[in-house]
Amino acid sequence: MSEVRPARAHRHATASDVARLAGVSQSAVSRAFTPGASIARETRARVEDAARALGYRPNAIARSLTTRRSRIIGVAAAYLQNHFYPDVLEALSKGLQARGYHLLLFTPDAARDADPLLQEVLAWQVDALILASTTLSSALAGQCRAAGIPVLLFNRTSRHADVSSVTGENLRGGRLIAEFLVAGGHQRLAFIAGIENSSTSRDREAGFTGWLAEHGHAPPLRDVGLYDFESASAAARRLLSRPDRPDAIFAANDHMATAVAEVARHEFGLRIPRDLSLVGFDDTGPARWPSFSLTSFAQPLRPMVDAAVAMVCEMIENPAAPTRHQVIPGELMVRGSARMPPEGCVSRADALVWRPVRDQAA
Amino acid sequence: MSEVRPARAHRHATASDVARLAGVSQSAVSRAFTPGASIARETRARVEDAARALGYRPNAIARSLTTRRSRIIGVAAAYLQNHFYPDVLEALSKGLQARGYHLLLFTPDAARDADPLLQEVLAWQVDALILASTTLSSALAGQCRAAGIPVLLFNRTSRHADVSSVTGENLRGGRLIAEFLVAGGHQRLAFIAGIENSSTSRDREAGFTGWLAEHGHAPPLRDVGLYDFESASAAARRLLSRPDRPDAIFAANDHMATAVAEVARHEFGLRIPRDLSLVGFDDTGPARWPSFSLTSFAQPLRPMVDAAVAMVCEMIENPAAPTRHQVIPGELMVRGSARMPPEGCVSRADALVWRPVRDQAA
DNA sequence: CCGGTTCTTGCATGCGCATGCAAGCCTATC
DNA sequence: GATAGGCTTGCATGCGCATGCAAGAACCGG
Repeated sequence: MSEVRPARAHRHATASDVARLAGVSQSAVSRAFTPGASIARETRARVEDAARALGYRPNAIARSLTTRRSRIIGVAAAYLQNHFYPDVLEALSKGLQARGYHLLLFTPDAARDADPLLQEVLAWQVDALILASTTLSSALAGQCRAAGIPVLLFNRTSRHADVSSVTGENLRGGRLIAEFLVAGGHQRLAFIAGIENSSTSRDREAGFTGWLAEHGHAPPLRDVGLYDFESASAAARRLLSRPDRPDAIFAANDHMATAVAEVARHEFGLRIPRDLSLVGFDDTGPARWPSFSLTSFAQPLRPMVDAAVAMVCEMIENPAAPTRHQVIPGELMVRGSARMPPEGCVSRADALVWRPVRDQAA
Repeated sequence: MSEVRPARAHRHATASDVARLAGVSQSAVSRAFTPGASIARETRARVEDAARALGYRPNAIARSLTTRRSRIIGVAAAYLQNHFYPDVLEALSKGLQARGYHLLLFTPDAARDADPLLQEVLAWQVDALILASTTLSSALAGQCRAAGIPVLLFNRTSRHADVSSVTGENLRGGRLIAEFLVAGGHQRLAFIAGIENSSTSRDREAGFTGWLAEHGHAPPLRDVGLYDFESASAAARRLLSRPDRPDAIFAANDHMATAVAEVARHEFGLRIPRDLSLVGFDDTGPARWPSFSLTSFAQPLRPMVDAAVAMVCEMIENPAAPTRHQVIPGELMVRGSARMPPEGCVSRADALVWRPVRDQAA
């Protein structure tokens, strides 16, 4: 009477199984599945037949162990409520999938420290790490460097360590928005920051306030929205309740800008842009819908992601390469949420963009 | 003269390195990092010191090779433009991270077949597969079953193979919306479908038209929005251009419903709900914002994700368990986008829900 | 027909870790 | 003080695959 074995231990066929069936060595099987390996056409065919018969598929884990390349890239993405990041994630995933990489996703808590999570990811011998919405502690950056793991910051930079990055034109965008709003005749500007220690928010603010200061304008009002819808709504409420209510708000991203629009319209009965001009940053998602029609400095998704994919692949090829900070140029997309300056609007493709008059020649 | 080695091959410390430094065997190191293993307190401390000194971290790939458990779960998610899915992804990720699993993300092209991608994921010996917005070909379902890999469909069911699933109350939701709209006195109903062969859209439509038919009402108009913003906009344009323009539209999800709202308001100058009632499905994202204030049948994210996490873990523990189809109850969240019936609204927590009058007693 | 190439192939080994097994040690018990 | 039992530990092995090496096969030109 034969013992009953649970069917669950249905072991996957291995290269040796295939080799036995095909009457070749295990090495031959390995070579049959390694592009560019030296193997006779006929042998490969025999192996492929046997593999098909057994439903064999090379075990990626075992392969990674010997090749020391996992073809896995760790990706951290938080703030998925902000439409920008799902779009980034999808584009990144597709771009890297096309190059044979897979993404190990992890979602750090905005509040908590991302380090422990990142540690786990490092245990996976990832070929690289992309941080799409988290800053890297300098400790971790050091570990990655020591371990030779390329790290790319997406839409962030780090002042702690010199880590490569891809960003939009945060500084220039901030400056341009200041100039745009002033040119539109606004008197009382306000800025709603994202998370204080994020380089993105800092740079956008620095550009904004920097331009204003350089041109003799009063510093803008300021509140903090933490990149979060509810917090940004609260910030908007505070700003709009002031006796010296601002006539223009620049929110550090579109996600917060839509929150401001909702509060301004539905809680304060303001009309946009008649009573309040609103400018965002990212040019993505609902902000483009007619209901919001948000004027926003674009971070062009495709070029940014393409650059990120290229950089990551390059860093994997050549880990010794120096760090690079790539800045992807964007433009101020003019829509209906902010009063338009008398001049400077240029139509471009199917959109309207704004440039300072002095640059029109270009 | 010693040969110069490129520093890049900075090999990670291995368990043997740690063992040597700590003066123990490699097994001891392994046990020190295996919870529950038999190891003396003092030995563990020595190992931990040595590990710290060398920056050692167990290699997850090697570990998976021997344990035959990768603690990786493959997740397919497409349609990330639909706010529901990023939210799902984030919640799933957090829930599974908390249980020690990591997500290998892949984003099938909506258009193309997901099979080749899924094949790659299988090569990773994933412990399970969650399909959040893709249907599984029956071929692949068979392969997974043969390989003993649990599969869970999230917000989908499959008619081909019996694969476990977690869904909302698509059928009941569709019925309830029909009843709600009829109770609200609407005369010409319309339905905008998602992707035709998605169970989600089919079930919602079946509930909707089923209730109407059972109660002697004319079948609704119908168009297809493919779960896509642009396509849904086009569908809305076609429906709203008809001489017998519908006075109520049920869009198969909120993402499409917002598209309808945009078109109705900004292209047709209609007011919602005075000229047109609009109902969606999901109760998520921008649909909740005041600008849309969408009446929508809720798919409660948290319970759905919790159920999915629990089911996946259970399936991993016990692969022989029978397939289950878990349906998470939801409610019709009443907001401002649809004319309200004279009775049936019940306030519940901080929201308004609708139930047929006959159920009020419950 | 032979030496030399170019291709293929199998052998052996190792990637880094987990684990069954048996040996060693320590404590408790009588 | 002897024995049984429980804890720890190291040894040896294997997970599934890739790859350097050398042997063998096929082929070429002279």
